[in-house]
Amino acid sequence: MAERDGARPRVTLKQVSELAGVSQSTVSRILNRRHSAVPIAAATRERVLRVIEELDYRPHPLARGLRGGGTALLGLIVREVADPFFAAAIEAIADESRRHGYSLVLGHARSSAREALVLAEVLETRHCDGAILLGDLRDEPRLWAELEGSELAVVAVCQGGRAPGIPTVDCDNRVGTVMALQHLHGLGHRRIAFLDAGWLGDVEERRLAYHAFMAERGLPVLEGYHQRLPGNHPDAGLSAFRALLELSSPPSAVFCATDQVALGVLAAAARAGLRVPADVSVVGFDDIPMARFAVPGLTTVRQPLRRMARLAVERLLGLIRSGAAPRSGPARRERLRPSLVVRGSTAAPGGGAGGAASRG
Amino acid sequence: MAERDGARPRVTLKQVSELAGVSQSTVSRILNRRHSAVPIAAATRERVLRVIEELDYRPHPLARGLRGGGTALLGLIVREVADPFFAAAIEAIADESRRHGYSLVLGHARSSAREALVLAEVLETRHCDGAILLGDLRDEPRLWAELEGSELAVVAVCQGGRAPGIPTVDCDNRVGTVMALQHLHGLGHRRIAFLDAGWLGDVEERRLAYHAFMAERGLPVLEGYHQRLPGNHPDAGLSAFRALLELSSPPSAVFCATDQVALGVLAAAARAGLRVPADVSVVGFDDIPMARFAVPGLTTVRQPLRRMARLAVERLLGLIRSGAAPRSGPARRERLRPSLVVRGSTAAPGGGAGGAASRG
DNA sequence: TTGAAAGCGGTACCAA
DNA sequence: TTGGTACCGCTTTCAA
Repeated sequence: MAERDGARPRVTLKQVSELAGVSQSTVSRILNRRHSAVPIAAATRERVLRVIEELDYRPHPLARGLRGGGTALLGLIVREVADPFFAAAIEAIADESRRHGYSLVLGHARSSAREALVLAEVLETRHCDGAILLGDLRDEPRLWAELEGSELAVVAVCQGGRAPGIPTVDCDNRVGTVMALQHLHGLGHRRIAFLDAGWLGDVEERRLAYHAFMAERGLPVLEGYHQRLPGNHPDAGLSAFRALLELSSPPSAVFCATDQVALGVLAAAARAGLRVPADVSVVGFDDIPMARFAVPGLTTVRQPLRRMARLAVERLLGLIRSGAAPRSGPARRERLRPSLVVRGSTAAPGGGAGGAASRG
Repeated sequence: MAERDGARPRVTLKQVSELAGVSQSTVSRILNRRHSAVPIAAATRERVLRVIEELDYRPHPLARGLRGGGTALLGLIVREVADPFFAAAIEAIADESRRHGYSLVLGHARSSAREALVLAEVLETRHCDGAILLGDLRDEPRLWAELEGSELAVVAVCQGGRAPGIPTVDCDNRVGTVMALQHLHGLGHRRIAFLDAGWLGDVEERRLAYHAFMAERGLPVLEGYHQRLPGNHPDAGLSAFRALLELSSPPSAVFCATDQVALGVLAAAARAGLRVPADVSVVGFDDIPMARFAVPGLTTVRQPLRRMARLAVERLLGLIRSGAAPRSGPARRERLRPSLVVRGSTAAPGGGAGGAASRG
C-alpha cells in the first residue's frame, strides 16, 4: 500500500539488464543494433530479448532523446488546421511520418507574438527531431528568426514564397493556373475573372499566373475582374462574386484561387438565381474532398498531396539523418505537377440566357 | 573549426548558474517559482533572470520531462484527421491547449494493429503528460489495453459509447436529434427517413434517438427509411439517398446523422433533379463550416465545439495536476447541449410537386 | 564480447 | 536563503 495504487512503475533498462544477468550496455546495444560495429553473442541476445518481451519493456523516449538519440517527433507548424486543404495535408503528412516511425507535434500558428514564441520553443529545443512548415508562414518573424538561429532540420510545404535556405515542396501553381485557364479559354470563355484568396501562400503565384495568361492571350482583365479577398474562406468568395455581378460587364467564367473560395461562389450564384455552368462557369484550385460534392461538382486543379507529403517527409528525414541543416544559400525546391479535374461547374459560355451579364 | 559549423551548442542551466555565480539549484528554483515554499533573495533572482535573458536560455523540455516535470505535451488521438468536424475539433483543442501552455502530439488512429502500437508508445511513455481521445476509438483494442494498464491522464471527446473509467465530454446527441426531428415534424413532415453514418461514435446515439422519436409520435419508419451507411462520407450519403428514391413511398424529409452525409444527399438530390427543400427537406448534424455554404444552406444541429474543447482540456489538466487517473468505476460524463441551426434545406412538405415521391 | 561509468539537462531533497 | 548532490533512463566511450 506504500505506492500509488495501480501505478505500474515502468520497466527500466536496468531491470531488464539485471533480470537477464547482463550489463545495461549490452541491452542497449541489442536494442540499437544498427550501431553494431560490435558483435554480440547469439545466446546473450536471445536471453535479453526474452526478458524484454516478458517485462514488456519499452525504452523511455525522453531519456533516449536527452542522450541524443532523437525523439521520433516531428513538428508540424500549420496556420489553419481546420482548412480542408490543410487538414488533408496534415493527414497525408501524419500517415507518411508514421510510416517512418515518427509522430507529429502540432504547432498551430495563428498569428500572435506570444503564440509564435510558444511554437518556437517547441521547435527550437530538441523536442522535435525536425519540423515541417505547412502553408505560408512568412508573416511569423519570430518563427523565422528562431529557425535561422537553429540547426533544426526543416522542410516547407506549400510555402508559396521562397523560404531562405529551406528545402521546399509545393505544386506548380503556374502550371495549374494555366491548365484551369486554358480549359476555360478552350470552352470559349473570354471574360474570365479571378478571385484571389487573401495574400497568403500559393495564392500569389496563381494570381501572377492569371495575369500573365490573360496578357499573353490578349484577354481583357476588366476593372473589377481581379477581386481581392480578405482571406481564404467561402464567405469571402460569396461576397466577391456578388461584387462581380455588379459590374457593367460581368464575367462569363470565374477562376478562384482556391476551392474554398469557389464553394462560396457556387453558393452566391445559387442565391442570385444563376445557374452554374449555364450562366457562369466556375473553377477552383486544390481539389479538396468537398469539391466532388459541390452542386454542381467543382472543376478544379488537383494538387498531388500524397506525393507532396511523401517527398516532404523523405527530405526531412534525409536532413535529420545527415546531421544538421546547413541553412545557407538557396535550397532545393521541388515543384510537383498538378492536374485538371473537370466536373460540372464549367461549360461553354452562353449556354444559359447570355451569361451572368443577363442577370437583372 | 573543431565543432560543427554554425552549431549553437545550446545554453544549459549550468552555464547560467556559473555566469550568475550561483548554484544550479538556485536557478532551477527561480525558474519554477511555484514550488517556492522557499524564499529567494530579490537581488539574486534579479541577477539570474538577467543572465537567463542575456544567454537566451530555455530549459530543455526532455531533461525536464525525464526528471518528472512533465513535457507540456498532450497526446491527441484522432481517427480521421481530415474529417471537417474533427478538423474543427482539433483546432479548438489545439487553441485551448496552448492557452494553457501545452502542445499537441497528433496520433492518427487509422485502424491497424501496428499503427495502434506506435500510437500506444507515444502515449504510454511519459512523452505526453496526458491524452485526449477524439472520436470513437472503440475498435482499437490495443489502445484500450494500453490505456487500461497505464496511469496516464486521459479524457475522451465525442467518444459516443462509454469509455470505462475515462471522463468524457460530448454533446447530447439525443437532445440534438429530437431538435432536428421536432423541427421537421413541426413543418408537417411525417415520412422522415434517417441516414446513419457508419457505426461509429455519436451516430449510434442519434440512431437510437431517431427510432425513439418516431415511435413516440407514432410516425412510420417504413422499410428502407433507415439506411445503413458504410461510413461517414458524402459519397455514402449520395448513394443512400438514391436508394431512398427507389422506395415505393419515398420520404418527404431526410435526417442525416452527420453533415458530411447530408452534403452527399444534397449533391444526390441535385443530380436527380430534385429541389431542396421544395421536393425534399434535409437536415444534418454537427454544423461543420461547409454547412453554411451548401446549396441550399444546410439546416443542422450545432455542437458547441469550443465549449467542449475547453471543458475537455480543463478536465485533462485537472487530472494531470491531481496526480494520476484513478481509472476505475464510472467516470464523469459531460453532455453539452447542442442547438438547432435552421437554414434553407428545410421547409414544409409538398412545396414542390408533391415531395420526392413525385419523382419519375 | 561484455561491463563500468561518465554524462545528457534538470529537479528536488538534505544540509549548511 | 543557498549550495551540494543524487538521481531520471538511456547511450556511448573506454577498458577488460
